[in-house]
Amino acid sequence: MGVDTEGGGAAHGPRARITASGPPAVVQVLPDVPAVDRTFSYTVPERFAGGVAVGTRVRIVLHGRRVGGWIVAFGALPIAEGVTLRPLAGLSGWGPFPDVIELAAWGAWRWAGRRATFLRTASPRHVVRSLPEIDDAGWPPAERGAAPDPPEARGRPDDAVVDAAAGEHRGILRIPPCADTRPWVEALRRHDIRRATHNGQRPGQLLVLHPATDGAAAVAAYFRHRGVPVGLLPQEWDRAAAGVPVVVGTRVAAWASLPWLGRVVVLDAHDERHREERAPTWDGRVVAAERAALSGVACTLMTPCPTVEQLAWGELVTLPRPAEHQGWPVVEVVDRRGDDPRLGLFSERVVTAVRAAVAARGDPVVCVYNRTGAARLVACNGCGSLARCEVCDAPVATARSGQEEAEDQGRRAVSARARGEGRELVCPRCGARRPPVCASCGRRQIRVVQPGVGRVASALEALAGTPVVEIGKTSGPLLATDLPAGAVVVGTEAVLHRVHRAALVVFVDFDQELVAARFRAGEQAFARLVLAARLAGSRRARSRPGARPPAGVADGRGRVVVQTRAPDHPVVRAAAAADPSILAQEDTATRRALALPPFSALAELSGPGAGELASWLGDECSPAVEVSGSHAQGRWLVRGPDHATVCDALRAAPAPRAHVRIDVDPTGV
DNA sequence: CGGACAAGCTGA
DNA sequence: CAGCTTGTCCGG
Repeated sequence: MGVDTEGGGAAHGPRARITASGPPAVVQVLPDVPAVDRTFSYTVPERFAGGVAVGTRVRIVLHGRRVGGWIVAFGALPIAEGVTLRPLAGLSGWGPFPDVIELAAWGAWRWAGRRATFLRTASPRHVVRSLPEIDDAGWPPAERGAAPDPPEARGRPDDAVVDAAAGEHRGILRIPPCADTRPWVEALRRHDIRRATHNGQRPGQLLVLHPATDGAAAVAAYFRHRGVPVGLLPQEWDRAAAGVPVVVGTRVAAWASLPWLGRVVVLDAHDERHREERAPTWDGRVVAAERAALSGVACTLMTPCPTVEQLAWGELVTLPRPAEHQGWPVVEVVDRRGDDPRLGLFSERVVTAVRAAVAARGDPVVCVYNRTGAARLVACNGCGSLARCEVCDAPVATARSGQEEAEDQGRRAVSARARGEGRELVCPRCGARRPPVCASCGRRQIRVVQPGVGRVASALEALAGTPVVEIGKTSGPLLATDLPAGAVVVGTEAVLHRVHRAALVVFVDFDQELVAARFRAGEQAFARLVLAARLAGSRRARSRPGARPPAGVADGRGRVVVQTRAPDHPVVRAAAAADPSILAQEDTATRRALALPPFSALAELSGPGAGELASWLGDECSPAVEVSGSHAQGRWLVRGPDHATVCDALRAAPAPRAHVRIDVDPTGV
């Protein structure tokens, strides 16, 4: 076929183009209609001959209507008799490069979705008729020689650690929460440039993913200030496609079209915002790793707290222990097992700390309180320990019948029930049941601990002697600078995303974070501690009075206080010791024992057609996959030994009559 | 997805 | 049996 690559090297050309042997007479087009997940042949009119390539966005007439589409291949496929090919109706502009088209097909398999959904994400937001000019060094001529005036680098990366991380094909660089990651990304880029120059090659493009839009913009700004041409996705799709040396964006950037990819770096790789919530529930981290592997380049994850799945995927590179420890604030654990629950929400230690911080009239005090009202923690009346599951160590709840639920709805709960006496304990995670006996001291007096809802703000106001600002997900954007000195702020974990620095972060009831039945609850709780750590700043910054932290990094005068009845929980121990391995080891063991990811692969089915699909999988794919129907009403969980098995089974299944939502790698299980 | 066409329901 | 709704099929 008359296809060749133009520019670039043999392996990475800007895209397939047509050679002298002529344009294709027929092309395969995938319509931009997700429901129609198949290609159709179209002839190429003479006037379009120069503009067709694999990936080009086109207009076609399909079934009597004009729709968009992508050229996904050249040449004709056998077609049914009597069908005459229609010509392409129009050429719209540049679309995803051929390797991204293949990646979209892989994604459709991996997340049981449709190719068109991924190709939409991979396509430019607006029509791109031509790409900007870029010279051999990756510079748009207009920006060539733009005076780089890089701000002073802070927290200079450790060369040995950079080299170790850069050398891993699948690397996980564990970097403490208060470190500015951007100099580390730059150090990796410099490493790659040195190596390419040494080998007489052109350095590849660096693709950087950040979980949040503002974070991605900050990374782009960092490189721009250093005079490095950047493409910020999705707006600067064309610059990325033209070959600028650094391409930055949120998870959608994982689908960027890049002529010469050199390395992928995923920042805050633990952050669940890398995952798309709507089905198909694709994950930028997984796409990044896959395309790096396909291109034969390295993928580096950077995070303070690698997930169990990530640790199973790649090689962990850590800072020397003292350096990592220095990158955390002081995390103080307040053991509330000995406190009478009637004492209130705040321990004496927290009261003292809040009053001191307010009196200092500096950065705000942030109190995190999760109003997960449905959660019912159970603690021992004797020793105060939180009751945990003997099998999987999750905090357990008291068993309750449907009738009791109904009674509670009618507000006729009896005091004996509130005390939880004599009731069996049931694990919300693995379903194990046991009698209500304290595992620590053997006493039979078990009590339900459920702190007052909505009391936090007023209680806090009373003890701090100052007005308290309540922050929810709905109230407008808030910066630390908008708050008066010595302000006190209370809210759910959303508050951690909204305030940027704090003198003190208090987790009023950290057990609310730990109790969740989801198997990722520990990692999620730890991620919240990481956010809190960033507001407080590192202890290193604290130890150097007068030293200014880099922009966006708190000055390290803060501390994090965690109130808990489970001070021995691995999440709490890991944070207090600034050592994420403590949690990772425990979580890995639990996941292995329960055959949870990464020791299996899961998919959750819901929606009207879910039952039909679930029963087909149960009938036809057992025992390769196991389908549990009673997961919850209208929800089925599919489990297999690995993704290949689960995804193959989902692909083989006939499309159910009614709609099904397929949530591969569900987070709510 | 959404147009085409077939099969089913209603009312005079 | 026209006129309309509902369901199933299929696209080059």
